[in-house]
Amino acid sequence: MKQGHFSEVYINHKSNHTDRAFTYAVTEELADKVCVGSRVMVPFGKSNNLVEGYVVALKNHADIDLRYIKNIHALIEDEYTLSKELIHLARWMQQQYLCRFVDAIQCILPTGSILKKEKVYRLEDNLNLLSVIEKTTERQQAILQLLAQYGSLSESQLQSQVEDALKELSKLLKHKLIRVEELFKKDVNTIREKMIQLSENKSYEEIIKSTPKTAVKQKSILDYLFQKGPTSWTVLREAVGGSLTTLRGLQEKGFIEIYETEKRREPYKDLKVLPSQAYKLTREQEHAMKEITPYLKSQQHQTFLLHGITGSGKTEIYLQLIEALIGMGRDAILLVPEISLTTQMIERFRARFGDQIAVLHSRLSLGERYDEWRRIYNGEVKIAIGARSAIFAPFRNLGMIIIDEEHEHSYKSDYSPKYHAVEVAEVRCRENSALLVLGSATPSVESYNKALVGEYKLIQMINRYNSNPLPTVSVVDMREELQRGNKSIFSEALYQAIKDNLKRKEQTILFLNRRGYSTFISCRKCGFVVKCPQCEIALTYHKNAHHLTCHYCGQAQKPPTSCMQCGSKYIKYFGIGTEKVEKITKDCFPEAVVARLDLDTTSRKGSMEKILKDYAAGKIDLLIGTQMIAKGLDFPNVTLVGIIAADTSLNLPDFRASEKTFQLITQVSGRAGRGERPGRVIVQTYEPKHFAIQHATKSDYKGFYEQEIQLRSAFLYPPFSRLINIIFSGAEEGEVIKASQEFTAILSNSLSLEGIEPFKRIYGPAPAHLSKIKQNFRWQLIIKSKAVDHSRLTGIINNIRLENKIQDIIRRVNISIDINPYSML
DNA sequence: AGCACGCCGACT
DNA sequence: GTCGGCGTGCTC
Ligand SMILES: [Zn+2]
Ligand SMILES: [Zn+2]
Repeated sequence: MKQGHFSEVYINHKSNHTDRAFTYAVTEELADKVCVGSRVMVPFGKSNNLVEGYVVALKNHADIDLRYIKNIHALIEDEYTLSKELIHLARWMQQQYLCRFVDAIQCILPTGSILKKEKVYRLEDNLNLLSVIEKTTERQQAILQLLAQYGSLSESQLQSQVEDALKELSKLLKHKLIRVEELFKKDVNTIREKMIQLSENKSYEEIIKSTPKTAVKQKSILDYLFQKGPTSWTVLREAVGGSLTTLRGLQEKGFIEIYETEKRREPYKDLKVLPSQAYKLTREQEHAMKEITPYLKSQQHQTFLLHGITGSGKTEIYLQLIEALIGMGRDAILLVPEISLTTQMIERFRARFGDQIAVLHSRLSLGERYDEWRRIYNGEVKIAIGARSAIFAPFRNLGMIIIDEEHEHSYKSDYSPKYHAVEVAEVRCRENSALLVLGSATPSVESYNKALVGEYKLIQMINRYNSNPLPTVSVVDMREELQRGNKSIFSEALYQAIKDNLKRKEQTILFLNRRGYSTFISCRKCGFVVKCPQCEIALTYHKNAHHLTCHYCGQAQKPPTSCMQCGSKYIKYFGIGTEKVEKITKDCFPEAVVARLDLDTTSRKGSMEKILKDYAAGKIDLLIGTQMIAKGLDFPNVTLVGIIAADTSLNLPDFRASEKTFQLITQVSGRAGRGERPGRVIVQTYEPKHFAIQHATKSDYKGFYEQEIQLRSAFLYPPFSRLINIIFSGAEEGEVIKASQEFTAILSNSLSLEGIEPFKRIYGPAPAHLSKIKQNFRWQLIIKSKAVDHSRLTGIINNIRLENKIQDIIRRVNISIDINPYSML
């Protein structure tokens, strides 16, 4: 094989067939510019159309015949080169999560920065519209008319105006009536801003002297610029007025200079904070710092599990660790589990670190995300704060990743690639010799296990930093309440506690993890349950909207007045959601001001902030909410938390059900007694003896862990096995079933060939827990394997997925593979 | 993904 | 005969 410069390039095509590296030659003039991570334009396919590609390796020989090798056409220079580290990360994701390389790249690059092809059409030169009118159809004439009118139009613009535009366009092209041009565009762009400053060649006095006394506007502009220095046109116009003509006049006289700069969009610009200093640490906090800082200095990779109860002061540790880190010239990423929690984190970090912080999460606009990404890339900031996607922040000198509330399921991506931020963090930290700090009051069983076996370093903090006592927790057995004839949603104890709390003018939080009014409605006579026509799930009744709503597809319909099956008029509403809790609470405690915080009351922008603000100001006595109120809320006057039903998630057929329940109770309990006065928590349940509930009420994580790990061990669930969850979905149930069965058959066969023990370790295929969503039937296959077999197993699954044999069967069936799923549902 | 090639049925 | 439908296969 001949020597020379060659590169391995992945093409930006979302197809399994092109998910591999292609060899391209690097020409002399590009040789010293192209590197691993370069974004390039390459010719691809028979047409040699240009496509964006990513260089993943460079080498000086080619493995295939030179005849087949094309040159890299160009380097995308105005864009950003990915670091070698991020390229490696993408390849790791491709292997680990069985996704395409470009899917991983799409996680890593800011959305909208990948070049898209756009076809722009215009009339062929010297075309006489009248002369062709006889040879063309009505639709074709419409296209020609539009092109004549606008000069040029993009394919998408034409498609929206003319039916079957694609077909007609290709005919017009063939007859040489129009021509086409291909452009490459990003969805997102930089904002340019006009800046004005006084000329540097002339003194201010000189300028003023030669300005006529009557030119008041000119004088005030010059005066403003003299005082404030370079100013953007937007600000200047706002401040002193004037027109562009005035400005041009001044420019021509050589008094001012006009130039353009790039303007960065600034999310959270209005969040103003007062600077703060490092707090004095408690002994526990100091101990934690002492454990971690040596590793900071020696620059070796290590993961820490910071297990500290709510209010033990984990955030202050994050702050001081990062302070030490950026003192050494390295950068940090801090993840929070929910976008809504970024605001308070940013406040605390800005107070300490000023503008060295960038924010990354999916609720920023495309432009904001792009600009924040580039501030990180260009080294303008040292810290990135955000939700899951911030894990890909393109720092070049990453020294630490902190993941707060490490156990939260939101760190697992819902869509492909279904990556877990903690897993990605592990890989990034290892490659960067960086520290990974996982913080949690209720660690995931897997993480705690890793800490116990020494893979992570465990750091415990068991006291609150302000040494306020933990809230007292009591459990109420709702079966006993029922026996005593209390059918209300409030147990005697909770009712009394709310009453007392209202009297004392202290605030209360009521928690129920279910929104809506009634969970389902059903016929008394025949038992018929009203289900969503598109999904295999009962509809929830929302009283306010007077609708039955599907929480999976959003479909809403009027509640029926008679049974749809037998016509009976006796329809009963079952189950309680937050809306109903609100109604009952208002009825029971008419003197109280009650508010509700769930998806339904916070759909409008700013409504959540308003409710929380009113609650903080004491305008609300009683706040009812779902998951949303479980995290991050810090209101000192809340002294009572009532958990309406602690067992909603306890009996789901899932290995993580107990863990979730324990975490939720602990988290919600943590909202009580954060101020001076002691807090109280009342947990209502039908299973008061369940160990998750028992240990949660005693704030005994260790006790919970020890019992749970026994179960995980006995039933071979993580951390004692690795799970893979494969969902087959499609509109035709028969095809879905066939695909899942075929897949399973091939898999079992391969497993025995490979000598991987499938004994009792393949579950299904069977209908998924949600067997139909949005008209799509869902079947599921769960594979449990030994950790040592895991990578071989994913390899086998990947082969089956790509095999031609299965392609024929699954043409219309979607296969979604979840490696290390958070749950089995 | 995006394109060319090739094989069929309906049309000048 | 030929135009144009889509199923099939390949891309350094
Ligand atoms: Zn009925
Ligand atoms: Zn539905």
